Amino acid sequence: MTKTAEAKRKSGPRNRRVAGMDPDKRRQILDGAHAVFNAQGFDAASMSEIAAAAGVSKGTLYVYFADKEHLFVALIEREREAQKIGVFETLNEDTNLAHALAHFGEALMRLLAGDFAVSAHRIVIGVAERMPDLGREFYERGPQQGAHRLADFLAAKVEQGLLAIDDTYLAAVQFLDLSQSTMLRPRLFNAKREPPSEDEIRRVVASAVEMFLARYGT
Amino acid sequence: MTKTAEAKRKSGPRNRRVAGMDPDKRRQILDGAHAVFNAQGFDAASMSEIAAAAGVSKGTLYVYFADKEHLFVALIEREREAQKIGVFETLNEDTNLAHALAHFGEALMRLLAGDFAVSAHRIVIGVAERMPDLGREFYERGPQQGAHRLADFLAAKVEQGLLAIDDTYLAAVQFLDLSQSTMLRPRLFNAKREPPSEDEIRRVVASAVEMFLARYGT
Amino acid sequence: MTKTAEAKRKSGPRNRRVAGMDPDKRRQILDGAHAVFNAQGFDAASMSEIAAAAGVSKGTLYVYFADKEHLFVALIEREREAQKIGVFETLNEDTNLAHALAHFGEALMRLLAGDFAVSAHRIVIGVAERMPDLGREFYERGPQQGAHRLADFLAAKVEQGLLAIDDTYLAAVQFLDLSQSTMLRPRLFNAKREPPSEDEIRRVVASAVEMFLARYGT
Amino acid sequence: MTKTAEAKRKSGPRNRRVAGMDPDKRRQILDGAHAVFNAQGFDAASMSEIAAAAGVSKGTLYVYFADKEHLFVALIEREREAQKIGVFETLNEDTNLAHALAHFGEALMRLLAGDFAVSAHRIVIGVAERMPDLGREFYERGPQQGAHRLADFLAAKVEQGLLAIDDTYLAAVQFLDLSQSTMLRPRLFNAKREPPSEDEIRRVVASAVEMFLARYGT
DNA sequence: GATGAATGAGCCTTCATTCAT
DNA sequence: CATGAATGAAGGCTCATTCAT
Repeated sequence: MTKTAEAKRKSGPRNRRVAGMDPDKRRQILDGAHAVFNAQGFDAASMSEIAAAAGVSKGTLYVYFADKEHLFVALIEREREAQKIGVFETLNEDTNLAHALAHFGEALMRLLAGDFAVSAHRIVIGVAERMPDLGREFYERGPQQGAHRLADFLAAKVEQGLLAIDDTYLAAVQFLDLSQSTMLRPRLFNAKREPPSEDEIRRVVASAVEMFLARYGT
Repeated sequence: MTKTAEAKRKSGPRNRRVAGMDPDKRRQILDGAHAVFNAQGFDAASMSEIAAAAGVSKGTLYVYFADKEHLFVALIEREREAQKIGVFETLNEDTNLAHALAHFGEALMRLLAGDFAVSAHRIVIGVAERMPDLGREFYERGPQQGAHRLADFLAAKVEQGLLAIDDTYLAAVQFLDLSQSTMLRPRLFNAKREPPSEDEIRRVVASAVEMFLARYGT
Repeated sequence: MTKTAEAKRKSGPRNRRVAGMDPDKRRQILDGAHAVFNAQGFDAASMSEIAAAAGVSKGTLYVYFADKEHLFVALIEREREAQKIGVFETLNEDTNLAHALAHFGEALMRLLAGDFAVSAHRIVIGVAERMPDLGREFYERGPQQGAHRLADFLAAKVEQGLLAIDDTYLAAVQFLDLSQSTMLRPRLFNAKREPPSEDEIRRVVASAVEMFLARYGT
Repeated sequence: MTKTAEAKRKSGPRNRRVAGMDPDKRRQILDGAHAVFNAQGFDAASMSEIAAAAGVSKGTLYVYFADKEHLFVALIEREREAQKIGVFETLNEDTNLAHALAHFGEALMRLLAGDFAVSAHRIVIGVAERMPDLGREFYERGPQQGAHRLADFLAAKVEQGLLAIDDTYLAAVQFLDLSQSTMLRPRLFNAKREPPSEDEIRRVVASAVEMFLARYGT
């Protein structure tokens, strides 16, 4: 167990080598893995359960994925891809800056406070100590990249004279943090079992926009 | 099935070993548990490792704690107690509101971004799915209570006419979230291995205070 | 491994837990369990020993049986089935009542005083306190049912005018108890290591028949 | 641990050697052991439970008894002594042979079908395989000796011309077996939780006497 | 002598992984 | 290729026994 996740992953494209890899079956396995990992966490999830949930044999799991960790990493990667779709588009759907930020913040919160994303975050955070590469990659390609994209948007608005921001990356993260205030943390700790209501999302994001513009608006 | 376990349980007081508990040994065990749990997470940590790290026998673990989960919960409780000490006092150390908020935010960040707190958060979040009570209690007695205490402080300032806030709890959480922007999340995902520098903390908290007062100051 | 695909398919969907159970391996495990349980008793028998005695891995035990208790119960059930075969048939093999009783009593004693049955009795009695259901079921399906079958036989003879019995169940048990006098008890306590000789069985059962007919004969 | 129970017992009067052995405390320990062993059986009983039940520390147990097995053997010996008291006296209390046998059989059954004796039998039978000496000694000093004493009584009656018996030992065991028919076996297997009623005892023993005299009476 | 905290061997059970079919 | 029976290495936990106080 001295090999890190990274080293293993780099050792070869193991799950691309075999000719007969059926993409449908791969998806099927990941679906089962998604259900079991989210419900149980990484350690408590058993390969047997995943095989059963996926409707394949345990042996087949190992045809498509080298081991439990590789299966998990592949799943996390798929989830990340699935989530980033379409949220940032809302930024440019509205010419009014306040409205654009509000719509974006609301869409993002709907996503991040949902069961799906919360489970994924919990799991990745939970294993981040033992699988630092997974944690880092998840963070960089997820939250960090999102912040950068928002920062780019803000920079454009600065350029247009609509905002006065010194550090656009910090400002982006500030907006993101404000947009989830009181909503995400209790979800992460499982202190709130239900996603926030639409009303709550609107209220919190509205307050975030107001605060953001009070500070950075021109 | 009337199994042995039942008969055994019937026989004796399981969590009433209060008699000869040596506080030093208890602390010693918790120290070992702290090291192993933080390094491995809840599931990956083994009682054998913990026993070795604590310098006691495996059996002794079970003299002091009923099982792995109780040991873990006791550890988390100790960490929480250890952390809440002295942070909120900084709020009243300065008559100048901006300075007070800044000092408080900085002290809090020094704590929350430290290895200690980050590990604790990671691990609790990681098991929150399977141990919802632990997650909820940790959240309520930790982050939520902290927010309430800050909200009370803000309410007092509102009363003094120094701030204009409608929802003081939301405002408190907003300030807390702003104070950690860009610093806590990468730590949680293990994307940043070192705690933020004093300079970074000062810079981010200063920006948080500025934003907060831009919105709620009178 | 001698098992063929055909052999596997023959086994049928007979088991509630796992589909593909190899009857040969199941028998193999039960044989190992028989040896170890009989030699050590329920508690002192370890699953490791049983696995070794059966020539399978410890894990395999749990593929075939949910836990130690289930394995033990399955073993006891098999022993019971194995024993009840063919003893009662001797009752109707002889038209002469005295001969029929004698042959039956001798056949039964050969069985009950054998190592096999004695071990089974010892172990069931030993766990009867903690596993009352097992003890009761063993008694009801074994000794009690045997007594009922003999009672039915006696009732038929009463009807034929060959016997005069008020309580046929009591009479049946009396005959069974007389047939084992001096032979079974020392075996149960392990005071006699060898099964009784054929001569001894004949002598004791003859005395039992004589006594029985002296009381109930017409 | 290669020494057998016998070897250990013979190795020396270990629990008589120490000057300060308090007989009261010894009795106290045996009382606790009685309660726990009878309720749980030999293996499931723990020394901690016994210590708690006896109101002494675990260490004290080992001052009075070398180990768990010695404690158990000492307990069984005490129980045996306690039980044999006064039952055989009933044999000579009545000049009428039928009455004498009936009173004796009833007194014996009251004893043997009681919770106390049934538990003791169960335990000894249960460990007889692993502790053959204990089983043998218990049998020889208990049931077998009882049979011999009854056989002596019967021999006297034969001499008086009141009975015609060839093998008095066999006859004695036959009477003992008849006296417990239908009553003892279900108790041993824990299929009957309550001791038999006085009526049942009288009825079964009466039938035993009748049968016995029908065969051996003159 | 009495205590009970500490020990460590050993138990039952689980599960990721392999391999013959 | 898919299968799933089989494996074996831990893991959590218990308990008879010891020993410093």
